[in-house]
Amino acid sequence: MATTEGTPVARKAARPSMGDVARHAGVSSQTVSRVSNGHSNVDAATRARVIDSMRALGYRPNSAARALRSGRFRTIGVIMFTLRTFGNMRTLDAIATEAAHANYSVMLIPVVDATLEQVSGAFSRLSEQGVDGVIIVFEAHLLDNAEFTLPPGLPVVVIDSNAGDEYTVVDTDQAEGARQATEHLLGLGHRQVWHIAGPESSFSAVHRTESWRRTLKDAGIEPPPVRYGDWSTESGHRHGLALGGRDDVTAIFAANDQMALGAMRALHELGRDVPGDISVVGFDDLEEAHSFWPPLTTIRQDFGEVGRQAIQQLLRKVDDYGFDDEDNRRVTVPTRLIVRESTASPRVRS
Amino acid sequence: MATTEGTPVARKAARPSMGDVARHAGVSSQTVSRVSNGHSNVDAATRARVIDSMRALGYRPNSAARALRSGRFRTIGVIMFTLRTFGNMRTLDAIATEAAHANYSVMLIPVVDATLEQVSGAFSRLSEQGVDGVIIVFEAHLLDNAEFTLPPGLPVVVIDSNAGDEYTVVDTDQAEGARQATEHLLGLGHRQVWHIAGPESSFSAVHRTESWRRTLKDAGIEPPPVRYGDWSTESGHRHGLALGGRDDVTAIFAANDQMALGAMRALHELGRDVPGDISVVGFDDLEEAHSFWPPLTTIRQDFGEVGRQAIQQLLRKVDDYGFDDEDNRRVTVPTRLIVRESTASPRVRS
DNA sequence: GCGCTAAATGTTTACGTAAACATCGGTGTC
DNA sequence: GACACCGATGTTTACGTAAACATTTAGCGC
Repeated sequence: MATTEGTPVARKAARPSMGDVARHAGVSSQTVSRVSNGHSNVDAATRARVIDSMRALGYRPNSAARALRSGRFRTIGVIMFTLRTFGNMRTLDAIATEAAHANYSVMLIPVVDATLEQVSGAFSRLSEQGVDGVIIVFEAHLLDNAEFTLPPGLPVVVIDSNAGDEYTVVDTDQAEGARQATEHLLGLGHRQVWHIAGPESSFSAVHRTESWRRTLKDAGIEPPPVRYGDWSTESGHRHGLALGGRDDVTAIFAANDQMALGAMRALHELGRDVPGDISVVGFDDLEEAHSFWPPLTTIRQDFGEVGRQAIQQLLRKVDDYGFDDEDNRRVTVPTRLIVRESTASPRVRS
Repeated sequence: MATTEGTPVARKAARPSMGDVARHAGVSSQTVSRVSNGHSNVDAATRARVIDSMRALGYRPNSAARALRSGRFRTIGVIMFTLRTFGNMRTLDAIATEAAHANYSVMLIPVVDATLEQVSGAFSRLSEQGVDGVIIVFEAHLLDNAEFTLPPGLPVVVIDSNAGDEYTVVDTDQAEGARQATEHLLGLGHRQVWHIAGPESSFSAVHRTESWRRTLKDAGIEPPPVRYGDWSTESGHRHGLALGGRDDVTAIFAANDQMALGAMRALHELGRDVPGDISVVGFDDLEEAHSFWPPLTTIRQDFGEVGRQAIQQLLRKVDDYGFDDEDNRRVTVPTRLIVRESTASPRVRS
């Protein structure tokens, strides 16, 4: 039968290579390479001819061959613990956008849970896939664990952690944000500020808590016990119920907007007025925060700037490769207090 | 000076190649390749020796060389219009996780805005970086535009659109969700359901709107004019103010949770009780929706399942490559009504 | 023990690119 | 006018892997 011999059914036409373009344009493949990489030492007429041939043949450089030859992938890896937080999503967005500007692609490596195998798996997958550098977005005390190591010589930037001098770190100025929140409440006349903290395993949470404590102490106030949540609205709700039941509580600083939201729901349920009875400040400035009821006073993080800085720092390292490798910096991105309607001066006690 | 000659400062040790491992283990590099790829025809003792050598030398396969040789990258590209929506983030999370299970990496290509150049840029970046297939998460009417084309022969799965038979499409069952929302409100005794729709440029929005309209008609009710929003809380707020000012409005179905949130804020501002005066239903089931005030009745989308299905469909195509290429399916993921406290039977008119 | 088969392993080659080196005119210098 | 130089282009080679083919060895039937 005719069908059993000859070409397999509709095999895809082989992608044209440099050689094909070179033949079509009547030049050597090296000249095509030079045009492809934008080298200057090609005659204008030749360049035009080569470009025409590329168009005609639909030539696309083969990234694998290019990477094999040049050792550069034009790709950066991003390791994230979760894509489920607003902050990470925004950061990723900024990273991807900024990387695209620099003509880099982003390879996303999720870490489903924070077990060692998972993290190690992410690293090995990373080092097998080709990347020129890595941005790690997670709590970096895991990095201190000696059980796994990053591929040596791979530039790394860490976001959102307190990793030491071994890495370049980019982070929101957690301390400044917590201070702004606390001072805002004190400035309104509150005598005490309660704090719903993030989990102790989170460095950003710890930084916020420490800064809240310090701000109170600097104002001559003895900080009340910290109430630890887990970032969820549910934990905010739980602490909101507890705090709302006491009439010595007039101001709450929650370490993120979700917990602030949960706390406000609890206060509503208890019939307490926000901000009449109790003021609430969040942290993050979620998209929705201005539509919470009441609209939430909060600390805005500039996630976009964090992502941009991370890429810039990383590409600096990638370009300096093998040289200057020890120049690790700490980049801090400022926060901003956004005053809405969940905060007010405390009602004068009758 | 001594430093001007000799080796450059601390040049990174070259990564070991198969040849190095082969020499170390006393076998040929081809045997190393066989071990590396898990082929069966290697003696157990030899395999063990090779694996030891790999460990000893810290061998990692070079993905560029592997891709060059085999034509497979073990990478899939994801093109997204925005990472700023809850749904896309969740979908991306699921895609990345599922891909990792199948030992694929995910290359993220953001499209900053929906201009043709942007989209074309994303495609060309994609075809230059090596990917075995693509998942496109955006409104696919752009795909109908002839100005750009996907690299021919590249398997594609489209999420969240009504692309035609040329692509495999995975999507939430928008129609079912809108019907569930509308029927829930009718079932509570409301005589009319108003709709705050998503933008007309969004297919999922259009599907929800159409299904809402059909459900009302099927119940013998003439649908009121559609109020178009843009997914933002702000637009929900605007329509909420308008609808809340009329006393013939008792039930609102918003096409996403953000708009529902905005609408509820408007109703609060107008002094209308939710759900006493007006019931509100959203769509998506945001993480925070159960902590809105009141907790929001909404339609839960299973973004995780959408992502999983997309990967499965795509990998099926990748594996079938060049064969069976025309087998495009439409996979629909069911929704679920989550009843909370923003809906109730209408108050009996006095 | 001969020839056969199959399993284990080795050898050769090509994938597409870009660096390194080679060549070839033309130009300016003395 | 001989020579050095430079810019444009061509030629050769190596990157690390895996497919295709070649070789060796052991086991087995008769």
